[in-house]
Amino acid sequence: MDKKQVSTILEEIGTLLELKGENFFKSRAYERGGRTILSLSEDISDLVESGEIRKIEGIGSALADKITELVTTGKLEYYEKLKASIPPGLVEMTAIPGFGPKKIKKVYDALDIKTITELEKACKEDGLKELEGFGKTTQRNILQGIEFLRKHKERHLFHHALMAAQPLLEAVRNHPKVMRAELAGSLRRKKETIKDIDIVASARDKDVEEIMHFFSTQPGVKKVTGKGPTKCSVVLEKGINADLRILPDDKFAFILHHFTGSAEHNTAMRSLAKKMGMKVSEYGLFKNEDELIPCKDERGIFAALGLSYIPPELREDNGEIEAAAENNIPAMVELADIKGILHCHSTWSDGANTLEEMALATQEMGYQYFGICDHSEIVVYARGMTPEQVKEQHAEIDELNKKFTDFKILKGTECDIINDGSLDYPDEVLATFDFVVASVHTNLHMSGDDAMNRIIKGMQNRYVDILGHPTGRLLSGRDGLPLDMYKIIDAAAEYNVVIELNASPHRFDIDWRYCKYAKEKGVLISINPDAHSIDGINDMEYGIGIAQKGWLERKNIFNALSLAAVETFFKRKRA
DNA sequence: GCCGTTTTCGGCCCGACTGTTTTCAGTCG
Repeated sequence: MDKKQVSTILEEIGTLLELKGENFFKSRAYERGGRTILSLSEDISDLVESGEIRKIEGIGSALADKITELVTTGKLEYYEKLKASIPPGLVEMTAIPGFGPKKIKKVYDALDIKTITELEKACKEDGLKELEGFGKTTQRNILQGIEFLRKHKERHLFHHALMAAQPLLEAVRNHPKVMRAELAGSLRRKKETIKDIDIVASARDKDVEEIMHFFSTQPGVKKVTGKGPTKCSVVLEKGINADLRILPDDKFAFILHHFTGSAEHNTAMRSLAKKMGMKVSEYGLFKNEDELIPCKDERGIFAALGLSYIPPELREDNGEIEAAAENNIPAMVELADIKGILHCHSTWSDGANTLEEMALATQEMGYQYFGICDHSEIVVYARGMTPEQVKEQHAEIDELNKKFTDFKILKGTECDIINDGSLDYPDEVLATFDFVVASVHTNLHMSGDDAMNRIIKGMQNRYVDILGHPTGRLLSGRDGLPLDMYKIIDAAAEYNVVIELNASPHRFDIDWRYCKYAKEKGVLISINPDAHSIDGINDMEYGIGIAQKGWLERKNIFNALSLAAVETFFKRKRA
């Protein structure tokens, strides 16, 4: 059992305990433990075996025993019993906004309501009114919450949210009475999916109302859902909620930090402040109860707490506070570090632009090389290429390359790893390419073991240079293969395979949560746009954001290497 | 359940909002 699974179970135990009405701090200890496990860089089995697991902050003897049982046996009796004692519908109810564990427990205990459907029926029949603390409004809110949940269960893709947010931010920023304005929330942290848009701004008190009105009448605003002295909430036509918060400029750093989050990062920051005899909130950093420590920007807040600056991408309570305390925040990779573009498609398979158009566009953007990777034969729906077509394409590439100086098209393929782990082209065809990206597009509902064997066998082929979008997931609604990514990374290290970070906002695969581990194992990550058109090459920027979230530096990125260096890698790999 | 240069017991992050109440519990970010 890997870190991710252990972590998920611990967090679920936390939720279940809350629903049981257990001590809040006990349930929080499990939730915290789950997050801690996920953020560890060491191998979980090693930690269990050596007993080091007990020395980790937040893991005491009870959690250590349970983690040990999970890792060594793959099961946990305590969890199984706990889960069996609580109807699964109650866990689902925790997603209803405004309806938390205490209320869920009350409704379950008093009325034996076990599912969202039963809850909905009871509210419609005014059946909760005799319970203490439940009135007409609460019932109406629950019904609205259920409706909201059904409509909005999907989060928004990063690029969709960003495109909706940018004009709003620009408008607010350009308002003459706005002093400073920034994006906050998960968008600023560059998370792969976004729940709502947060914008924070500063202005004089007397101008706030005017700015709020300006914000709520922007094009694209469909409905105003809330307006208070510091906050205005709207729903955009695309169905995304957007909040604007405004405070005086001396509070700007504090609201920006607070509303950037994450919630977990903020909790850890407040905990640290408290240990140092201070207090931090969206209204300021205070010592001696209520003495404000002025901070003109976020850097000042971190500095006052003895921390170096933590970029928003890292604020996930994933070790960033400890690193900042030791002045160890890495210099993350930037778009300017990238030397070449690998894994793109052309009209030879399912791309929209010709090979020449794609290559010229890449050259114009200032890159040294362009690796074309059209689909292999089995992906029929994407017009996968026959070996005969591959030969023709290679002839075209040879002709085009004669025209370039200081730029080269590399002959690549996105070759499918089929069900049994073999590749879609035989070795003698693979040998004709400069490099091979191997990935999965079919049969993504395999069991864990079969999926693992498929990918690892694929990586063992000496012609495979890069494992493309490892799980095959789509963020808008397909889970992809259930892989133990830690083991995949171990295998990549063993077989000297680069792992792709697919920069398409529909994929972002490998997930950023595993990048730190890859970094430690010395596995290089290639940030690839998987572009199906010239415009798709710009997805690189999104991929860079995800790489930053994964703590990756230039030296961890394969395509930050020069043309000569990547060609040497490819040649040595197959020799 | 975790943890300890105030503590091995008694704390554990902060503030706003809401709905239900006459002072507060529950929820959220």
